Amino acid sequence: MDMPVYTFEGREHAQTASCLAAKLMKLTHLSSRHVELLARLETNAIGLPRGHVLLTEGQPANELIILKSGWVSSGKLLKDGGSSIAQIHHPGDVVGFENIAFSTVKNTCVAESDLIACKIRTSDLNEVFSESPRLAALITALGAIEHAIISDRVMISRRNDGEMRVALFLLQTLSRLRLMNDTAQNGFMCPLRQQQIGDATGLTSVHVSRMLKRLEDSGCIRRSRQFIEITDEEGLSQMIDYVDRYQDLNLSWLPED
Amino acid sequence: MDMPVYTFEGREHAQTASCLAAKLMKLTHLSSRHVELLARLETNAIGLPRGHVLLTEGQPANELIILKSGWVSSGKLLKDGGSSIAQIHHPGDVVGFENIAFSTVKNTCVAESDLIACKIRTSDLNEVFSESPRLAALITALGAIEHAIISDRVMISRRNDGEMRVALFLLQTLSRLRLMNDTAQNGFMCPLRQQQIGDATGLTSVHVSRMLKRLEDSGCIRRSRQFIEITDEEGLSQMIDYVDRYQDLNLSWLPED
DNA sequence: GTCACACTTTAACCTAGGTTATGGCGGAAA
DNA sequence: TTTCCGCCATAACCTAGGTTAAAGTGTGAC
Repeated sequence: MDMPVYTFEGREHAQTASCLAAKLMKLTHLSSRHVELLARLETNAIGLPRGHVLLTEGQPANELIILKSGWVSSGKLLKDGGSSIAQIHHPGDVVGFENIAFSTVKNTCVAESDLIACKIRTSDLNEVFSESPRLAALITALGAIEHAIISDRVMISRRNDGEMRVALFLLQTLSRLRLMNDTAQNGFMCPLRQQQIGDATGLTSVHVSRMLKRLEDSGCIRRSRQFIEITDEEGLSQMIDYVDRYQDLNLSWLPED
Repeated sequence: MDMPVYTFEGREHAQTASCLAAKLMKLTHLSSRHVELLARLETNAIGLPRGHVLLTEGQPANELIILKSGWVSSGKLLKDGGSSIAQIHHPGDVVGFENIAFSTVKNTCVAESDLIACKIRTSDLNEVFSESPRLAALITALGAIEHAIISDRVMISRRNDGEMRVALFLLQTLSRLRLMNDTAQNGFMCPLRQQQIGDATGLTSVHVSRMLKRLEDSGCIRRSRQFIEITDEEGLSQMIDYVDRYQDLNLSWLPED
């Protein structure tokens, strides 16, 4: 059977039956039984347009979304009309995973580009946990990676200035996209507006514009249309002491099954 | 066999054999087999003085620490000599849990008070995951709760001012302490200096001092020595739209075993 | 082509919070 | 009791980044 091929922003990539399995297999070895367990989760992929709201804060939390292509923001709408983004999701991510412990959705999740996704019910995870300690531990580890990434962001947003926050945003995005698309990339199509980058970094769109220009003038990045190329990754990384969390994994303790 | 009794800051509380089990049992039902599985993790409790470094960033990550009493900060030492705290741990927390996916420690963890803790090896978790899908899922859910809490903090640090950040810090701390100590409290002994509160909120100690005074002047809190009493929890909560994450849990999907 | 609209850039101005510094206070040690 | 030292309070000053607004730019519809 041929693998289906989806298109996103002009970039094509074949999908395995399970996009989540594909991601987890970048982290460690999985048996075909594992892959099959995960594949059961991903049926009924649907396409959704940019702007579509996948999860709304306060709604009953009984579903997760496995993102197959496109970008999703997860955050809050503020009373003043603005919004704040806690996290950006990329292909292979489980959108809404942070809700598994709760009865209502914690963050409103919005499609920031056209995308393809699969909805699953939280209770479907039950089966995965019951049947495979290895997958259970791996999913927990994935949560730990997310935790480390968000924790890096918390700390950079402190004593560091806007230029550094934007730099971290760019480097973290690059790391995450590389995980699933290992053709050596030094840039990416960014469907986000500067407003959204601001929501995700805690800056105004005006200041994001200033900072991107500064990074461009100093030769760290180059921009054309929506494509952002990181031209001095080394320099950017040193500026903020960046560590790619995906490059220092150790999952050797995971149980076999 | 009598339960051991530990003292912290003049407040005594009996511990079950496993402090982690005690915490998890606040969230959902556990069988005696579950409790026993967890209790195996917690042997050899040791006491450590304020200032002791439990985990150092960059070291090999092969151990976790179950905190039985006291407070621990988890964060980074900055080049300029300052530091930034990602998270404060309280009794029942698993310090260093975010490292389970990594080969080296991500955050330096420091005792912010005298404390009692148990060190365990990451690989000991292996057994828990293998033997109980329910505990595996529950530990994952615990990670999700932590994720939601840190994510709240990310977002409050954005468009919100210092007063609100300090308010969130106080309310989150109160919620966490209440979970393990359900005698109705409206305050707590805070072993942290204003410097540390600043490191944890992204403010300077000077500004923390200003904000605490402002909160006190407006009747939201009262202070005497290290004790902080939240006198207008309702008002504070409304100010920042605070939601106690521990009050909206739904773990009904957890597998039985 | 040209119109419209949504996004970005740039500039002028202002305020929250950082910086530095100095004085006060309270607990531990001698 | 006094001394010391770590912590807290308060004030004066300054800059990063927010706000507002107005002028570019690019793209898609007609």
